[in-house]
Amino acid sequence: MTKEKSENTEIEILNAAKEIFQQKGMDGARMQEIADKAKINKALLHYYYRSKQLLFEAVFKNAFSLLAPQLNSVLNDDSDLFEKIRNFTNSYISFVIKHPYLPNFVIQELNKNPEFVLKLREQKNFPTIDTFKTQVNDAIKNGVIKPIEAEQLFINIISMNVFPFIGKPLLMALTNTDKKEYDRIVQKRKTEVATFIIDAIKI
Amino acid sequence: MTKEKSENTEIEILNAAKEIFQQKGMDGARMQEIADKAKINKALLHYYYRSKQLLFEAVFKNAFSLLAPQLNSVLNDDSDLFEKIRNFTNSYISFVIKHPYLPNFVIQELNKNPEFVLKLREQKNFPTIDTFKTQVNDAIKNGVIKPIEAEQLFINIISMNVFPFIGKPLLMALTNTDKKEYDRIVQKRKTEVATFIIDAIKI
DNA sequence: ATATGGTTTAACCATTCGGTTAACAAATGT
DNA sequence: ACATTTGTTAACCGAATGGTTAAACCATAT
Repeated sequence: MTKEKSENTEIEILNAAKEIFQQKGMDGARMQEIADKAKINKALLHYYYRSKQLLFEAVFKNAFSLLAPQLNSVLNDDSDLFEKIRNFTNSYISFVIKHPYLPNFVIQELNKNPEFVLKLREQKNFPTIDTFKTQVNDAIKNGVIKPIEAEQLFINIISMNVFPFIGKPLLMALTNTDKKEYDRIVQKRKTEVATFIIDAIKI
Repeated sequence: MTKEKSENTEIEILNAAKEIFQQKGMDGARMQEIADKAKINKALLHYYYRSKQLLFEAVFKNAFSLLAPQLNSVLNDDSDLFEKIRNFTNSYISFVIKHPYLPNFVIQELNKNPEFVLKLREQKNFPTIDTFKTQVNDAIKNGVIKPIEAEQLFINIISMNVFPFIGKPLLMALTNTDKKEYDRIVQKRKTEVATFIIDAIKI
């Protein structure tokens, strides 16, 4: 069947491209290397995705579409605030362990190319902070947590969950830990980070 | 004077290289672009720094030597723990505003090339966590703060201070803020982050 | 003034890289 | 059976890139 075969190669190209782009970035990636990893001729890359740029964008959008639901689980899920923080830290860390290069890739390319954000905004599931903001302000009004801007709290949550992966080599060196020990620390963070945050804001 | 002239160009090359490398990374940087920015012939780059790789390493070590004292101020300064946290968040954020690309550059290249850490470790002022660890454990023993691993606390401090800069484009999009508003939020963090951390750990 | 040393440049080189072409292969429709 | 469309490849191309060379420049020492 033509369709199956062509769909297969198309997906295999995307998978190969994903690996290479996420490890080496747009500039460091080579079309030949992607072709090799996908076990096809280089010209096929251009047959399916006209240019390196378009192939990259396909990978990037795909990566972000995996990340978005994770972020949405903090922003637009309607569970209790503390519970939500606990769920997020736990599930996000599990997520990144499964996709180690992904958040760094997204953030890095977004830094090199801030106008990419515009393209992401168009996507349906792009997370917005509004629900979270209301929830935080309600919790403050009800005397459940200390006054804090929702944006600041959000940044704190994301920072403590995302940075340990992005800064892994640096943090390993600074804390003087090997891989095994660092992984143990990260695993422990699945619960510790939530506790830390809740302790910081609860009255 | 010969020496002055040659030292001048050598430094101007380093400055030009710093800008280009920090904005575009090792792979994205072009020797010609660096030469243009330094207003010299491309061959001069090779005259002073034999190869792109060596020029890059010079820039990288230089960048890290600026960053290290900042980190040391959390790790190896002997002021009171809470005071130290307050000083660090305040001074680190000021530092990054002066060198916006620097931390991202260091972290990014370290990710692409984790064995670079070995070269950094050799440098004299490379920060270690030992003093900080003792201080945290003492504070726990004295009932000043809740039990927490020094490494976890350290990672939290660094994360909340570093990530808002590294993740800026993403965080701006997620919190739906423009440059002006985001800068205001970051400025506010100079004091807010310390308060947040201290609230999380104090008894 | 002239030789000497480091400094700077224009021109050049080999290789790499993204992309194209033209021909071939395989599937599909009639 | 045969024509048409779709998928795949080897070979090729031009531009860009890191690096080299040989000559010119210029300050200083003799």
